[in-house]
Amino acid sequence: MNFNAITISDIAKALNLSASTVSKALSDSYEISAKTKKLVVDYARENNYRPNPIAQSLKKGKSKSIGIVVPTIDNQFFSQVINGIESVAYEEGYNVIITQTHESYDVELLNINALTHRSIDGMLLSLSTETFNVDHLQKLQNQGLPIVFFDRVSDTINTHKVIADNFKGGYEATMHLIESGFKYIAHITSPAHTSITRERLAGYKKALTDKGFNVDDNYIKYCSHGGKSIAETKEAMDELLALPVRPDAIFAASDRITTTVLSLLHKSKIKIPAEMGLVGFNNTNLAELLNPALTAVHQPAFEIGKKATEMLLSIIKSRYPVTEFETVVMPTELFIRKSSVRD
Amino acid sequence: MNFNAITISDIAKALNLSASTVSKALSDSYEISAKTKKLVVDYARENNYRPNPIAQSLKKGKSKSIGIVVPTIDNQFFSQVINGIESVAYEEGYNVIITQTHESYDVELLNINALTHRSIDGMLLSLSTETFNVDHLQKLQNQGLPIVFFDRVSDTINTHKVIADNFKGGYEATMHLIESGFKYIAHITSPAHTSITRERLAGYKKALTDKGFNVDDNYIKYCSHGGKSIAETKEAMDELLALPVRPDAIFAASDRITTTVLSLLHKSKIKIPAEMGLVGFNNTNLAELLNPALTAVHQPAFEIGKKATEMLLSIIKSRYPVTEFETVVMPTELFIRKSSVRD
DNA sequence: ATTTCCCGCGAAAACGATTTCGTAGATGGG
DNA sequence: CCCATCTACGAAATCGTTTTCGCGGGAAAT
Repeated sequence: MNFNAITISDIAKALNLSASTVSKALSDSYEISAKTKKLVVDYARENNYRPNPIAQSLKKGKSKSIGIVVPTIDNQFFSQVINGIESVAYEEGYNVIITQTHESYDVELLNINALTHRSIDGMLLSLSTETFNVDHLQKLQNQGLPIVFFDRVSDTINTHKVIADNFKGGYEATMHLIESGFKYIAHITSPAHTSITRERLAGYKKALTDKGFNVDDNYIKYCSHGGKSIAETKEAMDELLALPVRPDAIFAASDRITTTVLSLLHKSKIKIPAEMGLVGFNNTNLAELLNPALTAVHQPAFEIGKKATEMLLSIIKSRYPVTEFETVVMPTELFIRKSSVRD
Repeated sequence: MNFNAITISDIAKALNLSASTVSKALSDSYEISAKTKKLVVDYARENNYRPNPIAQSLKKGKSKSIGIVVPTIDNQFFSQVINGIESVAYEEGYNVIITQTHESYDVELLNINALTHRSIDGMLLSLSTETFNVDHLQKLQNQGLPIVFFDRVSDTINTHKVIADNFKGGYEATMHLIESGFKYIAHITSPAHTSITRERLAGYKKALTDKGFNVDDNYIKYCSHGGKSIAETKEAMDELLALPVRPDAIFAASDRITTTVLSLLHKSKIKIPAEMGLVGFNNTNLAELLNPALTAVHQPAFEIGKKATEMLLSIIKSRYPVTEFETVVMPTELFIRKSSVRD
């Protein structure tokens, strides 16, 4: 608990004042004389007084903590997002409670439930791939819990959202593959219902049609858990490789899918980019060092976390109910490296 | 704050009981009759009652949260450790507050201070590379704050500690390089005063002497911030490459140093392992996919986090002061890949 | 029939801070 | 000189829970 524990009433006793006077003096109330204020403030400083945050929370009905719900933190994208979240939250005196869904709807429910019962002032979340239904979140929002989505957002809930420019990312990645001379470009992605999938897929399709290519659904594969298991990615790959006309490039739509695809290609001894071009949505800082160096759409993960937190705090601190919401789209950046460029 | 807010006195009013009776009924006190208990418990369940954790904290003097201090979370080793910490903490109803020092002693002080004032029940930490003095931590421990160290531990503070078998890791890594035919094996590591550096260095030296090699201090380079900046690693590399007899292999002592070294070797067009063998302490799951595949000493990061948390909770939950402390050493594993094996 | 005992429950204090309201004493105006 | 008005502070309630203590009433003991 609070070590260095000196309380308001300790100060009151020491100075022969009442607790209320001390409290008011510390909050610079107009009711207290300058002399008394100085007395109290000086004593408090000398004795390293810090208000007990738990007592304050109880009284004020604010916990000064925000809940985070992400699929997993052991992933460069999300750990960078969390880094951004923390940078803002800590600065503002909030602490964060991080929970992981591991892409499970049930776990997501449990976590959200646990968070609300742990007295949070607001929630930041990125939906799990299994989540279709967001009624529970809608209910929480209706009850007044500030919520901000990032990355995998909900369409139906009206609140602030922060996402990368997934459409543009998908478009540029695909366009780049086409311009590098690849003809049969496959796409491996997360479940069709998630926001990031739809947007990246739309970018992929637009690039193809813009260049006069057909969109062939056989070249689009979905991993129902966003590549959480290697098996689902392997199945997608196997199907692609068994196609009558084998793809000569793959656009992988997420961190984990990308690295798993790379790994599977290694295992199959398929040469990259000679036999198969590869572009991924990926935030690893090791992209340059991979074999081959990986062409990747990079998301401004830190900034996404930062922005989402700023928006959440703005709702939390707002005196009147917030009804005007905004969706911030942050630019992605395509880093072109060897995996997509034939010599 | 707590949404679904129904309180004990709401229940009391609804059932025509007193708050104390309800509280006791819910905690299954012997003072309450079975009939009343059932009445209360049923009503509570039906109305989805959850005790307000903040009120409980205030009353019980326990916050049910633990503080974490790590250099950074944007690092596979630490994010895996945190994953392990969370897996235990969440299970036991604790939430964790994560802070990052970014290898700065001053920030570490600030974070520790903030954490103690935020009412934590215990602290898990891995020291920053800048930290020589741990008086502040000793003071906190003396005041009764349970502390458990992991990874970078303090020698002077007597408490539970969880570390990887750094000596063995260093020994095996070096031994492997020797047995692969490398003759001039350099070591790039963190500052000499940190526990991990000393232990890994000792393993390195022991392997050399066991095989009849001389230990040459010119081949040992320290990065004063553990490789946080590329510059310090580059400086170490440059010095090594300028040596009269250039090393033909490098044993890098940490996650970040390892990947930076790999990157620098790429930039210098030095062939691995032909011109330079490389082994790192590294927890990335991409090791296999790097160019070349990276030989690495892998630490059981998740288990380290798990074990450290279990130990911390055992102190927190102990009724009497704990005076017998233990240092748990977890096995490392050497994964041999291309970067250290000449064809 | 009286005393003793225990069961089952309620009243109240406590955790530490905030906030509303009341009031003693100083000040000012008429 | 008296009443109104401030000024500066204290008492007490409050947030939601836990815990100590006390007590009414019924059962058992004498």
